[in-house]
Amino acid sequence: MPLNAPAQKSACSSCNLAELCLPIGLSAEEMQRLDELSMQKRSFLRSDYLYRSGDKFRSLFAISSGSFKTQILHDDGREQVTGFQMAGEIIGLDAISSDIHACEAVAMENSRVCELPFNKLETLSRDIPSLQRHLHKIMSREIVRDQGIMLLLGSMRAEERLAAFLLNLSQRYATRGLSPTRFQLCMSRQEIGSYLGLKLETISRAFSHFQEAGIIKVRVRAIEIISLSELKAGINSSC
Amino acid sequence: MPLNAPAQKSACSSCNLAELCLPIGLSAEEMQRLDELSMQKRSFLRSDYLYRSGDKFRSLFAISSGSFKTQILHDDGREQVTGFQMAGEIIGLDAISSDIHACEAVAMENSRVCELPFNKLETLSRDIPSLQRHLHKIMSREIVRDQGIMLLLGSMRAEERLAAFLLNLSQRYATRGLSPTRFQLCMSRQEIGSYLGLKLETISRAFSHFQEAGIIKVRVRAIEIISLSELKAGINSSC
DNA sequence: AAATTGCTTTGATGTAGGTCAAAAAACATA
DNA sequence: TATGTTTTTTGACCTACATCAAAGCAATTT
Repeated sequence: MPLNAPAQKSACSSCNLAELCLPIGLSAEEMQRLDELSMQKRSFLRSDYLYRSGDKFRSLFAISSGSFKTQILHDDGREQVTGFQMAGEIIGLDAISSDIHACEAVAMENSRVCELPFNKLETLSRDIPSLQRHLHKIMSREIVRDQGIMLLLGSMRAEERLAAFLLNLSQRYATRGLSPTRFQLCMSRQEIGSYLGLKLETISRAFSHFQEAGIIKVRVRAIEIISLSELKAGINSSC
Repeated sequence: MPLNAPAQKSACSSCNLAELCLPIGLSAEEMQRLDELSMQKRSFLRSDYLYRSGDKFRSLFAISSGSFKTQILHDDGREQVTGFQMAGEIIGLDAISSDIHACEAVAMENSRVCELPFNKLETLSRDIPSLQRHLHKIMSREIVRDQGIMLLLGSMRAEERLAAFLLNLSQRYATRGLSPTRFQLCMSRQEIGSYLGLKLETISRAFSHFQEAGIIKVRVRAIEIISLSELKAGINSSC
């Protein structure tokens, strides 16, 4: 728990992310009851840990602003990024199964999160069917996402993977009202590579190649997608 | 829905898989209420579909006997196996998020499943906290499993992947009271390869190599693990 | 402004696993 | 027992990506 994490009361009912986040589909009255979970908003600086592998599980976390990466640590020191999460997304779902966090979550930039004590969330979702259903959907969506990555890792070549990654980011930025074609990466080549099962040099070369082909413009971490359609085409092309 | 799938009433309370399956941790009385979901047991022949990609989602399925594979179909014809499921395991969780099945489930051998209508399951789990908790754990476990496969696909070499796969099977057979060291594979080299992100020839060579090294005995689909510890060691060895 | 530090890019070379092809088993059907 | 079909094994060769190495940049500190 970083020192610089002042807790403060927060309210879903007045959060501008409510459309994306846990309260989807709740009535005003139900949303107030969600507020009563007495969720706290905490701040994190870049590279602070939200939780570590092995930590006791108590809460899920809704990212309020900023972004996190989750990663698994292998016994032998290898580590692999399992996801990059942004505002409105819920993390910590993997810990429900064993009451212990199986991976760790690290802030990629200065960020804020709402803590959602899981016991209280379960109790409340017994009372509010639409919350129950939504919680199930969130968990199921994570399963679908993970299976998409399995497909990517198991059957796509390097440039297809990077294209899929960029399109996924693009789509998520769009959902948040940001530009789908111009954005700043908050992760290094190394982290992208870890996520995509590739080495950082391969990521760098793929970026350069996309740029030479006129599909994107890259200046280090600043990305501009020039042709979304060519990027999409790149995912299916077997060459 | 195959023609040869006579539906018949089944009861968790008298099922010998209850220890592994959905009813874990329920009292006798609670288990009876689960029986009232009026779940039906259906039979499937090898290569019958339990559900197909795109089907409307209505139910989860508990495998009562036999085994299934789940696979995603890529747009371009590529398909990838996302898992092999055996008795006591629950499938269909990926469909909750969108109410449409995202992948398809195919029987690997003659099998039986209990159908669990999801609406009823949700209703019941609002009444029975331990069922609610267990359902959450099952979903979370699937997330952890998928992330384990991401790690495997993203950072292990061919023989490490196959070793991990065999150990996983071994462990699951053991849980079911079967031999952890002698078993019959119910999937082809091709299917194993698809699951592990490798080609069938690579799987075949890895089997042969393990056999030459005296770690296992293979006769086509009959496997005997001679040294579980060497197999385990193989996962971490970088060579 | 110089120095330190941590990314990123690019090139040269190596290799694990893919691809192609053919033979050998296993299995199924008659 | 013969016969066709599918799966598995094995070999020879190829390629996409990894590895190794060096240089270029950007950000931070002194």
